[in-house]
Amino acid sequence: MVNQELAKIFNEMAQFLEMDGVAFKPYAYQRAALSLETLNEDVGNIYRQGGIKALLEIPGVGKAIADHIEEYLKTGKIKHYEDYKKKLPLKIDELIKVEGMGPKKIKTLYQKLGIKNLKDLEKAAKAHKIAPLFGFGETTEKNILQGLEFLKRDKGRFLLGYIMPTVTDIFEKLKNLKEVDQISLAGSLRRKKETIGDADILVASKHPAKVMDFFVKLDGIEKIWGKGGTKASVRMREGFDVDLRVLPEKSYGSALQYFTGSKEHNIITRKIAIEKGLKLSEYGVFKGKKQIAGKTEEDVYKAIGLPFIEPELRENEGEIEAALRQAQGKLPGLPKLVGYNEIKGDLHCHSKPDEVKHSKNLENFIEELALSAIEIGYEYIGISDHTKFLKIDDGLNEEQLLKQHEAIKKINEKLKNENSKIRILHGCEANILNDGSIDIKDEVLEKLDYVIAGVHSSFKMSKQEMTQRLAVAMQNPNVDIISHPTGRLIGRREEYQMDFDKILEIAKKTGTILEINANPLRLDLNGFNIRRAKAQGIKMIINTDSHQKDQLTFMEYGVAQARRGWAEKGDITNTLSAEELLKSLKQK
DNA sequence: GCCGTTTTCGGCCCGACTGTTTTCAGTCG
Repeated sequence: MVNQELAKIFNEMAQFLEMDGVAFKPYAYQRAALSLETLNEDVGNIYRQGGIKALLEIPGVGKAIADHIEEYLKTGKIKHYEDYKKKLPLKIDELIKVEGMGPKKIKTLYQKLGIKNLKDLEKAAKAHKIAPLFGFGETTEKNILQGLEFLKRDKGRFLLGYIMPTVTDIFEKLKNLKEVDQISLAGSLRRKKETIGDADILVASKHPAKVMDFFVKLDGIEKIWGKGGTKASVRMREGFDVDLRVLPEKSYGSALQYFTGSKEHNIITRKIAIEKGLKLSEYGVFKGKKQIAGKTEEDVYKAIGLPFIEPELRENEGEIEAALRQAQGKLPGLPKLVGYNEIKGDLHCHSKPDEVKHSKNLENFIEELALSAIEIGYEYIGISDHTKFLKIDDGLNEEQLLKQHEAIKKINEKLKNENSKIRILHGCEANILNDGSIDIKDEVLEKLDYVIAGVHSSFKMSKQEMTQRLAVAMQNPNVDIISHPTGRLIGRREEYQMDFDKILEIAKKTGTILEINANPLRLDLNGFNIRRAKAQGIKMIINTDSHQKDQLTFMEYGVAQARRGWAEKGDITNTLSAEELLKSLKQK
C-alpha cells in the first residue's frame, strides 16, 4: 500500500528534521503521514485521476509534500529523504522504540559513537561509553539498557491488532475459494493473545495443491519461506509470517485442536486421553489403531470426556479443571463467555481525532461517529474527550464541556427526528491529578451522562502514592469508570506501581467500573486482571478509546481480552441497553 | 511545511518530568 509506505517515509522525515532542530516542519510531516495512513483511497489513484491538484485536497498535504508524493509515485524515491538517509544512515524506527530515546539523543549517539542500530546501542551502553558523554549520564545509560531489555522481551512478536487486519483479509480470500471446505485461524491468534509470533491458518480441502498455489500468490507477500504439499510459510510485507496448513477433513478438528494450543493445554488434554486408554494427536483421537474422533474439535473434546473449551481459555489456567467439573455436573463449570456480538455500545470515543482537530467540523464528526455506530449495530455511543489538564490533546475545560453537552443534545434531537435508533451519550475522560482530584469541577461532572477518569501524567509514583491517588479518584461519586486502569503499553511501558487488590477492593466498595481498554497497544485491563476483578464481582466495561472512526473496530480485541479473562455477559456493563446502563451508572 | 485568514504571513502542541548542563534540553503524553 503506497499510502503506508509514504506515511513511513514522512514519519522518518519528521524525525530527521527534528534531529536538525527544525521547528514546526516535523509536525507538518507527521500530520501528512497520519493523514495518509487514515486515508481510505489509494494515493496513487488520487494522483492518477486528479494530479497534484487532487493531492493538495488531502488534509496536511501542501505544495512541497504533494511534490514529494509525485516524485515517489514516479521514481519510487524521494531525493530529500534519500539525502537525509545518506547523511544519517540510521535505523530510526528501531532506535526510537527504546524508551527515553528521541531524535536528538539518537543523532548525538551516532555522531559521537557511530551508533546506527539497536546492536550498536547495546554494545556502547554495556561498555559504559554513553555515560561520560556530554548531556548523558549514569542514569541515562542505565535507562537505555533497561529499555533494550524491555524491547527484547517482546522481540519477534507483533500486536494482535497489527496482525489481525491482514490475516483477516487472507482468511476471507481463502474462505471464498471453492476448494476450501473448512477454514480456521489457529495458534495464539485464535486464542487472541495480545502479541503474536506468527499467524497460523488451517484449511480442510481435498485439493491441497490448488489451495497452496492460490495462497503463495496472494498480494502482500514479501517472501516465500517454503511450500510443500500441505504446508506453506510466507513472510508478509508487514514483517510477520503466515503459515498455512491444508488437511483432510477427517483430522481437521484434531489438527485444529493441536495447532490452537496452548502447548500447556495440549499436554493436559493428551494426558486425559491416555488415562482413558486413548491417544490424542493432531491426526485424531485413537483407540488402538482405530480413529474414534477428529473431524471436529467438539468431537475431540467429547471423546476425551470434556465439553468444548473456548480457544481464549486454553492456557491451562484452570479451564481443564472447570471442564472436568462441568462434565461431572459439578460447579463451577466453564464460564459462558461474553459474546463478540453482545456489546451494545462504546463509551470511550474521542471526538477530536488528530485528522479533524484543527477543523471546525467537530459536530459533523460526532454525527459521523454515530452513523458508524449504527452500522456496527450499537444502541449508543459515548463521546468522552480529554479534559483541560491535557493541553496537548486540546483537553476541554468546564465551559467547553457544557457547550459540547448542548451540541450533543441537538445532534440527538436531529437523529431522533430522522428516526435513528442510536443515542449519543456525553461524558469525558477527565484526568486524575497527583492527589487523586479530578481536573474538572464536580458541578460540571454531575451534568454529564457519565465520567471516565484516568491517569495521564506522573506515571512513576511510588506504589503507595499511586494506590492512594486512584483510591481518592474512585471515591469521587461522579467518577463512574477508570480508564486503562494499569497504564501499561504492551512492549513499551510497564504498569504503574500500585496495589491492585486494594484498587479492586475500593472499586467494589464505591461501585466504580473498571475499563477494559480495547486499543491493541493497551488491552488494559489484561486477561489476568480481568479475572481478578471478576472474582471480586467488579463490573467492567469494554471501550475502544477511539481517536479515529476506524478504531471503533478495536472492540473485537477488547472482547477477546475479556474472554481471556473469563468474563461473562453479566460482568460487562456495555452489554446493557442504554436505559439499563444509565440506570446502573446512576447507582453510584 | 501547512493552514487560514488578518489574502501574504503568523501561528502551529504544551506542561510535567527527568536527568543533568545549576538554569534547561530532551522526551513523553
